[in-house]
Amino acid sequence: MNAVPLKRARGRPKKTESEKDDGNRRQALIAAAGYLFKTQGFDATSTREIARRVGMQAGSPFYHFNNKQDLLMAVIVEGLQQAIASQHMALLLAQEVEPDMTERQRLGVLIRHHLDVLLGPHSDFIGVMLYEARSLTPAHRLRVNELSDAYEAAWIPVLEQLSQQGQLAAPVKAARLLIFGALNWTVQWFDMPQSGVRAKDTQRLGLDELADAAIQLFLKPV
Amino acid sequence: MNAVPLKRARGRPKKTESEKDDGNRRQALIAAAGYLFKTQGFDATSTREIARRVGMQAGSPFYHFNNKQDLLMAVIVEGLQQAIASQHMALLLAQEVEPDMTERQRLGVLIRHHLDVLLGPHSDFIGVMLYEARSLTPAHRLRVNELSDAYEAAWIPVLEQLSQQGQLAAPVKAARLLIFGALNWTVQWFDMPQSGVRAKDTQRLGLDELADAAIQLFLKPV
DNA sequence: CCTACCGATCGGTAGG
DNA sequence: CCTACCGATCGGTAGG
Repeated sequence: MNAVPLKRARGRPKKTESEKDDGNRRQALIAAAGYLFKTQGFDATSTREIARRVGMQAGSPFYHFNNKQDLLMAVIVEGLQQAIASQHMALLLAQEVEPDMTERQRLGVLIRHHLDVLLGPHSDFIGVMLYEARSLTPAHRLRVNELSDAYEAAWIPVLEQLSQQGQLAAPVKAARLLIFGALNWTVQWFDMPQSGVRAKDTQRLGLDELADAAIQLFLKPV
Repeated sequence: MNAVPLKRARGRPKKTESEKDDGNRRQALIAAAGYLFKTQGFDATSTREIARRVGMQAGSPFYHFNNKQDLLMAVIVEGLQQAIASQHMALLLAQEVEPDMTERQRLGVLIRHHLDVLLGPHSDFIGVMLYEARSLTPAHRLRVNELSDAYEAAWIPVLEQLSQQGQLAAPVKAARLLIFGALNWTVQWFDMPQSGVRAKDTQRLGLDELADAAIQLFLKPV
C-alpha cells in the first residue's frame, strides 16, 4: 500500500536475475555466432565481431565460452538438437494428418523438413555445421557425429522400405549419402524469397516445389 | 670447336631462363595453395605457409600475385580450365569407343569424369572452388561463373534429352542442381583408397561403383 | 561482465 | 626473389 514494497521490487535481486541473464547472454552469443559463422565462415569471423553484435566488450565472450572453438561447438550442437526435435515433430504431425502414410510420403516429409531446417528463416545453425565442421577438434567432432547419426536414423528405415518396394534403385547407403548431398548443397544456390524486393526472376522455386522435384528425381514410379 | 661457345651456353641467358622460372614458381605456388586451401580452408591458410611449402620467403608470393585473393582466383581458374578440357576429352574418347552412345551412357561419362575431378588424386583445385568461392571478390566471382557455365553446358542437352525420353522425371533445372549437389557433396564423405593402409572397412566404394549408383538413383528405368 | 593488456600472427610493402 | 619491416588484428587472459 505504500512505496516501500514497490521500491523493493525494483531493486536488484542479484543471484536470480544474474543467472537468468547469464542464460540469455549465452544464447545471444550462440545466435550471433551462428549468423556470422554462416555468412562469413568460422575463420573469417572474429570473436570481437560476435561480441559487438550482442553489445559486449571484446573479451567478454570468453566469460561464457572457454574459446572460439567451444562457441562453434555450441552453435552446431544447438542446431542439431533443434533439428532432431523438429524432425520428430514433423513426422508425428504428418502421421496424425494422414494415418496411412506411404513410405514415399514419409520421405517427402523428411525432405521437406530438412529443406526447412537448411533454408528456412529461423536457423543459421545447420548450415554452419555443414561447412565449418572441419574447424572442430576431433573430440567435438565425435559428439557431432553422434547427433548427426541420431538425425539420420529416421531416414534409414524409410529408405530401406522404399528400396524393397523397388522405388529406390541404388544401394541404400550410397543413395542416402547422395540424397543428403543433393539437399545439403541447396544452401549454395537456393535463394530464399527475401523479405524485401521480389526481383524480375519470378520463376523462383519454393521449398514445396523443390521437395517435390527431389522426390521425383530420386524415386521410381510406384 | 673451342670452349668459348660451351661457356656461353653455360652462362646465364637472363631473360629466357628467368621467365621460365617465373612460370614454374608461379605454378608451384598455385599447386601449393590449392593443396593447403583445400585441406585447411582459405582463411586458415597463411601466405607464409604457402611460401614455405615451395621454399620461398614470407613476402615472395607477392612478387607473383598482388594479394592472397588473386592467388585463390588463380587456383580456381586453373582447376576449372583443366576440368573443362578433361571433360571434353572424356566425351570425345567415350564417343570413339562407343559410337552409338545413349544419353544415359553419356550422363554416365559426365558423372564419372566429374567424380574423378572431385575425388581423383590429381586435383585439389575444384574442391577449393566449391567451398571457398565465398572468399572471392564479386568481379572474380563473375569470371568463375562464366567458367562454371562452360563446364555445365555439356550437361544440359543430355539432361534435356533424358527428360524427353522419360528417364528424368524432375524439372530439368532443378534436377541439374540437385544432381550437382549430390556429386559435389561427395568430397565431404568419400575417402579415397589411400596409398597406404587399407583398413578393415573393406566394403569401400570405388569411383565406378559410385557413378553407377548415381545413375541408378537419378534416372528411371529405360 | 568490463578494463586493460599481451604475445603472436597476418597480409602486404619498400628497396634492393 | 630476399631482407627487413610495418600496422592491424586476433584469440585469449588477469584482475577486478
